[in-house]
Amino acid sequence: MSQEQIVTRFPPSPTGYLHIGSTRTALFNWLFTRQKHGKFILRIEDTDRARSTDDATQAILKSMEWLGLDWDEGPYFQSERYDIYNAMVDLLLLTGQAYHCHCSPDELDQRRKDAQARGLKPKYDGKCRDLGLGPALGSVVRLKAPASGITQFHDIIKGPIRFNNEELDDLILRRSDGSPTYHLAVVADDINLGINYVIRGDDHVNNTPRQIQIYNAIEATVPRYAHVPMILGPDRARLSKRHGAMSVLAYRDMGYLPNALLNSLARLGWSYGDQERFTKEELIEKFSLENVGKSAGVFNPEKMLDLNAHYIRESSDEFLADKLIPFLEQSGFADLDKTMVKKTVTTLKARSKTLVDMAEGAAFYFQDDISYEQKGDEKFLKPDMLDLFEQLERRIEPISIFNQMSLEKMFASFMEENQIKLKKIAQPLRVALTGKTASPGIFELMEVLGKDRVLERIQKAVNHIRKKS
RNA sequence: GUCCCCAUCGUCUAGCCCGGUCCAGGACACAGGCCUUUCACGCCUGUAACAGGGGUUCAAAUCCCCUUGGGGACGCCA
Repeated sequence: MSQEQIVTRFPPSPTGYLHIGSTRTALFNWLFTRQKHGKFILRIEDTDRARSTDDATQAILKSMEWLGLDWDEGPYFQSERYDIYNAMVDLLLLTGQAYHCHCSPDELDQRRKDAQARGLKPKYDGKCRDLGLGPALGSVVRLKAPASGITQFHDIIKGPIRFNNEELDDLILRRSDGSPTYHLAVVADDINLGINYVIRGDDHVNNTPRQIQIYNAIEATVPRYAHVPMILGPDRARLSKRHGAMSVLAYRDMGYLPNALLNSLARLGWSYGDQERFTKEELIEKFSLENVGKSAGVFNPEKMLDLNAHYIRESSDEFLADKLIPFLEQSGFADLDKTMVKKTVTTLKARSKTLVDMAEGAAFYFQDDISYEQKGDEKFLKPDMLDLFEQLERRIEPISIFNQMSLEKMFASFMEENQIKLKKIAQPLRVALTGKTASPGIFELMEVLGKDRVLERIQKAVNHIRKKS
């Protein structure tokens, strides 16, 4: 049997960066489409020329690319498709489904305020609806919407939703400057591109009946709708810039892995039993609009951080080294040897929640001259360590195979001879080698650092202690 | 204000459609413990929720109604 191919779209407007909310909408569209082997279209809604920027467009494309949300068609730019919109408005005008309205913005504003003051819905009162006016300077084109009856649809996520047509008014289709409005452009494009599933944010529920009225006016097939719940800030208010770093690219810069973001976003509003972690392939396989919840949710950054830490631990050293290098370079380290970076990754994986963490944790490996944390310096680099450090130098000197195993062996006899526990020497040595009191295991770190640097740093600590006392 | 949508631990959620197996399960966070050369990882344990009120029923987190609370929309923005 031949089934209609599913066609979806993601239509961001380039008036700002791609944030968590729109990204999740894009993700849901993408997952749904990939699962159904459909076609996913990217469309840039830039009809608001004043607020749209090329930078924003680039940031959106870059974000999608970083997340691996690829599209099959587009990007289409609405600013380049005015012919399509004009044709539809003209058709509507021709068939008497639309009319010219001469009311000025000031008048409308005033009447809206009056209506609201009287406790009425601030909608257009239909003044020009039956006047049979022609086009004029400053006039707009409005849809002649049904004055009574109901407009309803079955939302895949929310179920049946209905509106009384009395609640809706004659929305503007074409502005006085000739440009199409959002509603008209969306419907014209969705029809033109063959979109049959519209998956978008909850905030569009109220727009849906208006758009359905346009579909009805030109007798086009209405798509299936799925309205996904909004994402709220911690204060339960709509997500906005004031809630912190919302740009997807900002998360990239904070050292998050794309999968952590994707997984985290997928689980906000959607669930699959008790499962928390999903690979991209699993998401495609298991995602379903039916399992998307109905209520708005608060984005939980801590959970995403945990997920990120998890993905870091699970990733290969090779993969992480590639990802880490740019962060190290940003910290000022140049000419990095990837083999060396990979070794440091091995020791840092379990203790890094982000790539930024990891770069910070790795710094001591690459610095030519480390500095001591004050606390560690005071507590551990004391005169009573001088003898032990010097003994260590003498014992390290002759080691030819400088690795964890040989070091552990050497330390065992060293501790026995001096009648001390590892504890006694480990922390001071850690400060001497890394400058810090927290670091990877002492033996693994020594191996990665290499014999020369270890000796050099112990000597530096010895000199430092002498100078202090 | 009017209309639309929603309501389980602090947060994300399972369970709700098809009432009993739920004195409500998982995850993050938090607290305690174990492991341990530090920090982590890992493992174990704990704190913590069916918004309120009415119905229906032998039985309601699950069905119905109301209230309250939250969100959204009401633009020549998208």
